[in-house]
Amino acid sequence: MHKELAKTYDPKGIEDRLYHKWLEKKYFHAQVDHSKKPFTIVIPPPNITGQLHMGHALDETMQDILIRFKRMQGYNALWQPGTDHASIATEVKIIEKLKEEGIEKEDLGRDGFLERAWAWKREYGGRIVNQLKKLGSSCDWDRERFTMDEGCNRAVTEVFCRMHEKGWIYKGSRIINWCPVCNTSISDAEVVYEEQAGHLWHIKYPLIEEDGSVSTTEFLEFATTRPETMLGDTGVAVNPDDERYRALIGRKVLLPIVNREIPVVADAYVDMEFGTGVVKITPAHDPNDFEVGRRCGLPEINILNDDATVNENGGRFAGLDRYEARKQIVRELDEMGLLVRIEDYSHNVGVHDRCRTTIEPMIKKQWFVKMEELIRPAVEAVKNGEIRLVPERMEKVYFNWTDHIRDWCISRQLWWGHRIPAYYCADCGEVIVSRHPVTQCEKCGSSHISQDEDTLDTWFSSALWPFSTLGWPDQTEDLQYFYPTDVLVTGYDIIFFWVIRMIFSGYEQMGEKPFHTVLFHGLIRDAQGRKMSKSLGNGIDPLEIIDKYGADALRLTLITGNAPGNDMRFYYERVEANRNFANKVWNASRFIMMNMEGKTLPEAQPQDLEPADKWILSRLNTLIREATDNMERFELGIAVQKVYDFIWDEFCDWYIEMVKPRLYTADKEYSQCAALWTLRTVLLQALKLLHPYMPFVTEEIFCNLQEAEESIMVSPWPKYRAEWNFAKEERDMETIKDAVRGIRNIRAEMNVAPGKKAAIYVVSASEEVRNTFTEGSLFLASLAHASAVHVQSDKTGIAQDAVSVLLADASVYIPFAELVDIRQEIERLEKEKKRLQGELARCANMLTNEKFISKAPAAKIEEEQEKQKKYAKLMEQVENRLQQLRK
RNA sequence: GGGAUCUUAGCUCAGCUGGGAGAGCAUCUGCCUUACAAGCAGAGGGUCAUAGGUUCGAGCCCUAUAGGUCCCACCA
Repeated sequence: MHKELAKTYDPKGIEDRLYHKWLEKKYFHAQVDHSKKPFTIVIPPPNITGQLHMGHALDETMQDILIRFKRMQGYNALWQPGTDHASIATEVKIIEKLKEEGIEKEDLGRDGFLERAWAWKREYGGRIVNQLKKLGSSCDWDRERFTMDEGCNRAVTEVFCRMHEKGWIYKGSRIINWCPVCNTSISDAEVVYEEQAGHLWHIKYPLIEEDGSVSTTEFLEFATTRPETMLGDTGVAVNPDDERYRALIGRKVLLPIVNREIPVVADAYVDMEFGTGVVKITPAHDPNDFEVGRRCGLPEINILNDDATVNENGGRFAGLDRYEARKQIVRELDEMGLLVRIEDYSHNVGVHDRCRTTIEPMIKKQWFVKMEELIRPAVEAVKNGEIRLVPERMEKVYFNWTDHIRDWCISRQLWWGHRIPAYYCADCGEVIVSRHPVTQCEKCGSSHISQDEDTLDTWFSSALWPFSTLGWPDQTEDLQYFYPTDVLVTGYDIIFFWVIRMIFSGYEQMGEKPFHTVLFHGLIRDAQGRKMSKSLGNGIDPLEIIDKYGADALRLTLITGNAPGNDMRFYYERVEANRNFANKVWNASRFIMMNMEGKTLPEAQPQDLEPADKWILSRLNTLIREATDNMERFELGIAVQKVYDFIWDEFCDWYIEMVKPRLYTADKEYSQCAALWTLRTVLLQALKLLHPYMPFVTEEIFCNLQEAEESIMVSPWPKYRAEWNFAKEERDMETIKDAVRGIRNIRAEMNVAPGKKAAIYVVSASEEVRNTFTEGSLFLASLAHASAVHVQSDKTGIAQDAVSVLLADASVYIPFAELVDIRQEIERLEKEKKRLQGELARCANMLTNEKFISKAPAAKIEEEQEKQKKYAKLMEQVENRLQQLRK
């Protein structure tokens, strides 16, 4: 009945076919079912502008692993998918596209622009979703959401209004970060700092004498990195404790060029140690100066237009770009003799994380979220363990942010996004925040009402994602059943943007945490350790990798060889190695299927199982327990590494090789049947353990291997079984493996051709050991290239010059026809003796140490004693053998 | 300036609560053995950054130092 399987596993075609099957069968779909426990993950919604990159691939893979694992464990597993409107990123992209057509955003007007934006979303918004599918992501696509769909819009409006009613959202004039290219304010979290080589311009302003004349001898000198901001200077500050300037406080200086008299003020912000201890104050264009200005009552003069050109307050510099104005101002100051010197200076400049434009601090009226109280439950939750961050060290990053939190600027001067639900009355100035469109002023009755032009920060809507996607603000059944969700998987880079904001939003709106665990992963870097970026052109396209090696190989590569939260480098060699593993699994399965061909396979009787069968079952049992434990603890890489090692080393390289002779000889049908049953059983269980990591190849094999169940992804997760625990067989098999390894080792060392076989003699005084070897003699012969295996209690009939493999409880002799160089043999044994002496010394060292005996745990002492016994036995063997050979 | 993290085999990295150093790749040797050459068998290769300390015992815990990476703050 089994299909003819290809010799190498080719994921092409198979992956798409299986994914369609899963979709058709609705395996990904979850709905409320009170007989099952829910397990929920909400996807970090990728931007609709996005193309799948390695970061997504890692993120999605981890989530898919957890979801598939929990689904198999019997949970009602929901992976809630969706996409983010990504206000700035999308708007920028659309503007670019319009530019190609020669259209400016303003030409279209707000409505026209939004029409284009939606069209764009319809065209490209699904691209990333389709790419996620290529990875095998088992999202419930029936529930796909968008941060600007109707439900999310309602949630956003509701939250805005609620928080406004509470007084936690307010509009105020503050200094904000302005991006002159994107033409919008941005939050502090969106500003990144870049070290830039710049200059420090040392400038002096002349003091105004008591009589009102300008001093030609007295100046206040200071330095600035942005000379053009002098146009907006409204003061000069010194430290109140600074003896040098104390007398000048309250006096005035003349602001050159502008010819404005500005006061010398005192503020503790000024560092006496730095420079001259004098700072020019530009309240409208520097956050610190803003604070000083407010404290000292200085006027705020905005000198810049939104595009960072100088405005009318800059007098004759009006219209110039900020950098051009800088040049001219410096030149003029120099000509006036007020430029003291120019110093090279490297400093950090704030740039917009999206477009890398140097941000300009400006005073603007913006909407803010008051953070002080909002953040409290979010801090508490992580402190008391209600929300766990994995790895734990991320807590420090988290608290570092919450401890220094500032109010969140949420308004953006963009069109693509959630428009702020605030309305202004043109007649009486009333501000109305409302859940519904307002057309008439509730105070004066005027109908001259206009809505706030601004939209909200993208993260405002994504902060609500864990509950807005489940139906909130309605109290839906889904919401009650699936909320709080379980695990959030994301990169540590958006902990501030998103994770914290979801947590406080969850507590504030739902009165409950959004998830109990946050699982962080690192960044994927290129082979040189550099960040993958467009500008470097070093990005590796996951889709290309999938195309070439298969999604399974990619998934395994992203998950292994990396500690939680650490960055990882991406190597093609590793993908290749994992592709090879998929092929290995494929071929092991092919082998088993070929051997089952045409056989009906009854459940094996326990008495028919041979030691090798019991050994592999027992090992599988341990694997099931350990891998499951690791996965419960989110140690995904460790878990799959164990499965990998089990399948490749223990199952393929040992067990399959051990049973081959049984499969090829038909004389003992019950034994063959037991072997086949064990092969199939172990493979099926191992495939299940592997399935969350490599969903495609495991499903393909599973379906070929048996017909009872239609999919591995909805089959039950393996359970530890007491009846599969065979401690004795595990020990025995290790002994035989040691013997085989020893024999192979010697043969390799002696350059014995594999085809050249020799009888081997196993000698042991212990009947139990002899039985073990007798039972295993069939495979022992094939694994050790033996023509025959003789098991006996003494050395009768064994040639004196046979090569020996000495074990603790047995010795194996291989008499080769040719004369073996006895001198060489003695040398080998001497080496072994030396090693054993070392081991014995180490044991003795510990065991004769009174402090060790009195302080070490009993189990450890016993372990060492066991080792000592074993080594002593081996030593005895080696010495006896040496004695014989020397005769 | 504050903090995190790393330094383990030639390369890239694992190493869970302290109890005899591991993997993949690379290298070398031998094998097309009827599942797999994307494979099998074997081998070589590490004073676990340095210096102290705690401990019966340290790659793991503590302190300091050096170097790398990153985050936060952003003093003009």
